[in-house]
Amino acid sequence: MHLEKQAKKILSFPRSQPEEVQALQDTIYVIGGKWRLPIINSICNGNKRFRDIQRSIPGITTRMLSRELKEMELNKLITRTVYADIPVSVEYESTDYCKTFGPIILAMIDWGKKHKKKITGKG
Amino acid sequence: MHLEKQAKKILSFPRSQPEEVQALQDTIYVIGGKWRLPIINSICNGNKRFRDIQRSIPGITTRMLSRELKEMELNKLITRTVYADIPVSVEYESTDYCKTFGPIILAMIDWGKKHKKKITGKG
DNA sequence: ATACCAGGTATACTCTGTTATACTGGTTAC
DNA sequence: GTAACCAGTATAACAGAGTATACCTGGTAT
Repeated sequence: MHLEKQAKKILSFPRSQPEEVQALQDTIYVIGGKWRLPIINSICNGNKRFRDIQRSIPGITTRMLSRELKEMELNKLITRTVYADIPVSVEYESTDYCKTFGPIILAMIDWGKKHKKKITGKG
Repeated sequence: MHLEKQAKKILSFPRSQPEEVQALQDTIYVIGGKWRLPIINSICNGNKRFRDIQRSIPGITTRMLSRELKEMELNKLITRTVYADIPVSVEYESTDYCKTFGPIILAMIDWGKKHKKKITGKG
């Protein structure tokens, strides 16, 4: 299998079996939108509080964050815990499932860093 | 409480420096949308002709494909070559720049395959 | 008293990505 | 002559992601 892959490396990455296209489209669907991945990244990096998460993501509004968090909780990507402290505090935490996005996020951060000039210096 | 939180900073993937958030958001911006990545994947896998690319991506319309291809050509992600053959033929090819998306696409295909059940069997 | 923090909700609007459908112009096949 | 393939363009319309702005409850600080 791996040998086969190496051998067929005429192209820079693997052939597009319908199954792989489907997998790709599925993934795009679940991480769809502008905010999902930045939010996952933020929470996986230790931000637990609503305002902390918001502050860590430039440009996001409370409305969008609120909406995304709700849907992510429904989809078991995060947990939401309310602590009946003196002033009630709320904490969001990533589930193991959520952490499976790690490789994708890392690949994207890596790409973004490497291609900073091309983006900023566009005209 | 606060001390515990600080201590728990041994997390599953790296700390979210503002720089990394920015990189992530940049990447999301350039690959934004439903079709960009599937198209890149298709072309990088050897599809060159308009109809071949279209057939390889379930659900895409000629309009969307046409639009995306134009913008991708502008952004130097692909090249478009017209051959003055008997019936004129057009070939799209990926640039080296385009191929830098490989790791992201691969990570996403991988994720999609692994989480097929969760998506399809969702309720 | 008032101004600010946390954790949001409510309303309204915009924008554009996406869909649907039809059509063009040229070529080859039956 | 008509049907099908290539490589698209044209037009219209929609859905919902995203934005903007204001507001609410409750606590805390000065």
